[in-house]
Amino acid sequence: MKTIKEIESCNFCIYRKLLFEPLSDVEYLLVNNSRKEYKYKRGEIICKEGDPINSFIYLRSGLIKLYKTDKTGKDHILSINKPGDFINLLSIFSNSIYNYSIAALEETKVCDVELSVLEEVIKKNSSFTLRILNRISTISDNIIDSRFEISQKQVKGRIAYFLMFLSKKIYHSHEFRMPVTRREIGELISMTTENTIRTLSEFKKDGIISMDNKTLKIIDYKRLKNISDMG
Amino acid sequence: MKTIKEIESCNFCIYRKLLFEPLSDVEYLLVNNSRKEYKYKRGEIICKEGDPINSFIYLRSGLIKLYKTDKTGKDHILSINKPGDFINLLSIFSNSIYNYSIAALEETKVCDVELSVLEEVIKKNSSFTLRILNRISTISDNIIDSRFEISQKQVKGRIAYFLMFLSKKIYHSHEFRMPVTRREIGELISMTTENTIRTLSEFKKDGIISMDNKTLKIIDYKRLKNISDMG
DNA sequence: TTGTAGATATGATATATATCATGAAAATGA
DNA sequence: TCATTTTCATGATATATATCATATCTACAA
Repeated sequence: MKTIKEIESCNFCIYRKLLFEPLSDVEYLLVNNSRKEYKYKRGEIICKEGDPINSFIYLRSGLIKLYKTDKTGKDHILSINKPGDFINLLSIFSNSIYNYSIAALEETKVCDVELSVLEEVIKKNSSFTLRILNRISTISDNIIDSRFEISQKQVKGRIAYFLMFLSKKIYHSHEFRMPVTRREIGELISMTTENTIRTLSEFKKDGIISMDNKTLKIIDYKRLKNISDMG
Repeated sequence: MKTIKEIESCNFCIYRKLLFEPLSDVEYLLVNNSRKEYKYKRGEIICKEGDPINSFIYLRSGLIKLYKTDKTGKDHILSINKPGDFINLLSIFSNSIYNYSIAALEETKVCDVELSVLEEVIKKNSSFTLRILNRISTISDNIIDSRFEISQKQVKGRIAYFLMFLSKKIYHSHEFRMPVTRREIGELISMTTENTIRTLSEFKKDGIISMDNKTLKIIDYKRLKNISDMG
């Protein structure tokens, strides 16, 4: 993790509009003065299950995974999030410690605002609070929904669902660089690494996708969607 | 569903302390004037996936299940909740419609406060709002946590986990009347009805539990806990 | 450059769980 | 009350997925 010295202007940041729009100039200055920026490389842990929650953090750029580690040491990924998703809002008001970990999947920039400052603003500005309420609900809704979807499908359906997720929600393209390992895919869709690899190979053999090193291309989108929908 | 005419006094209600304590007399009156009470019998649906969310509802007494129905018509239970859990806070701020259903598992009384009134109070009273934030986070944290736990165990561990949940979180006793059918247990722990029945029979045969009609008694608590922990 | 750890790959086998079938018991409703 | 539906129960079989084993490929550090 690296602290970024020259803090970028907020005026160009999507969060300015997405979340902080209802703030008055004074309130905004308050947030901005407490604000720190950090940069993480792929694999670096942004926060760890059990750590105290001292600040409200949000992604400026990059990609992260939200995961929990079980007693055998195996990781289970709850969700993959992009800028625009508020990664630690989830436990921020129910717990004083994280009950999941967050790690960077690629070079990721993060903004950090002290929790006390956030609470101060919440107390003052109710329309900001309503936005926070909305964001919290949305994150958890999304996690619950996607776990629900995944739990009903079997391997092929799960892999297809995940590829569709990357294509539609993250990269907005049929071709992208796979941001996670096969093992991580398995940790997300609750399958073993071997089965994940096997299924991807099968999709390739069947001409549904092509894989060249880390680059994945969806060739037969319709068929992939069908596999995802049918389970 | 039955509308209750003589509305019970709030002074004896646990919610008065749990959630509404920070309200001023005026604010409290506002909530209370909008408040309606409903009574549901076992099996009755309190709200249905897709219904518009018009009010904030909370359990006064009884037990409910929160569930989603998949495209094949099969239900999947997300959680079982008791008074003190806020059942529809989850989507209240992220969606205008429910994305899950709620049904009564036993005779259940519910209070209903118009959403517009809730928002009005949120705008006025920030310490009330912080409570709401806390409750929302807690519900979703609990759902995510329990799904996480269940997904790692296999049948026996899941059943044991569920029995421990009923014993510890709902009835605070080693003996209770089973509030759900075997089928519903299966819908909650993501198992078939047959396997659920089989496993419960096995627990009985092994002297871990006893079952007499609907009454379930945990005989060997230590062993049950061990099965739940070991998965 | 070479060595090593991790990622990808694929086959054989084991196993947990689903599915199908059938019947008894209990609950529900007319 | 009886009839019908639902729940509970248990066995046999099928199947999806995990596990184990082994090999190649890739990335990265010494």
